[in-house]
Amino acid sequence: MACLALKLKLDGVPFNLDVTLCCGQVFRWRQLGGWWYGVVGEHVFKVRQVGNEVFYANVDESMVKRYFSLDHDLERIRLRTCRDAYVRQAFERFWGLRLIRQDPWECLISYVSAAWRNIPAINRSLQALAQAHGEKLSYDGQVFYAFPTPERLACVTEKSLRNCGLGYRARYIHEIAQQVSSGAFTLKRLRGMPYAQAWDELTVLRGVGPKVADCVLLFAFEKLEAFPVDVWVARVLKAHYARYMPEAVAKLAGGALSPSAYAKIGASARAYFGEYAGYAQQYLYHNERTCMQTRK
DNA sequence: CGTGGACCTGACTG
DNA sequence: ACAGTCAGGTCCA
Repeated sequence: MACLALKLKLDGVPFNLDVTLCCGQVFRWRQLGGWWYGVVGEHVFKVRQVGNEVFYANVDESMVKRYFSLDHDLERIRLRTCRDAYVRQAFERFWGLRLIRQDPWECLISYVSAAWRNIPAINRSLQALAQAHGEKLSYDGQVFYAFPTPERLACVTEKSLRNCGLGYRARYIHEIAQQVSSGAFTLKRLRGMPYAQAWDELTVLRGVGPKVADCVLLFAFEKLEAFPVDVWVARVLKAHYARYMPEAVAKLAGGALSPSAYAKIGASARAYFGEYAGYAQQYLYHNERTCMQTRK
């Protein structure tokens, strides 16, 4: 049953739970009665932050620290990454945003399902997918669903995936589930690979292009140099970074990015923002999205 | 290598 | 209301 909440004192470690969970890197957390509830693997837990203290329940402290990457030296990351006023302003505005260490399988399927859709639609279909095929879990009088395993998604019909609102991505997800559950593709293997090699491996999967691969490497495999370029980030680069990486940004002029143009932008972003380029990406992404929302 | 369609579907817009 | 547009891109010819 619901156990008592425990307390973690941040003790000067910068962290902003709300921003970390709202910034769009992770999809299935929800807010209920002042707590954030999430399912990680087969495990439901809740967490909330009050000032310099993080309260958590149904999970141990090491898991909280690991999941929210409290071991990342955010101060160092800021110093190495903030090379101009624009990104510096984003870091100030959302200071404490941390990249979450997500489950690779859930992360992979989430971002395959995210291609060419808006966020509310993504949330909806991931919820539907979990509800239809994930293990039912109860906690605090609420019902949650674990993310469906590769084995399960490999067995169900493609049509039942389509019924979750996944559209044409259902086919990719089904196919990937089969490859992973059969052992033809091993996610774990990517852990020890350098970024570029892991990127090559991931993009072999159908439905996984340059951008999805970067998301998975950044959000689940801790390749902090991964720099996913989606429409929002492309907009930021075009508007604010043309003078820092002119050749790469010129490639953004047209519509869709070719693979080589994408690679060029990624390389330029890494050259400019450095080894933690992925952190810059996430702060800039969130900054751009919230700017657009408040402007309306 | 680079380019241009097509693509499921739901949310948002006017 | 309701048709048009747009979405955390990718695949394929």
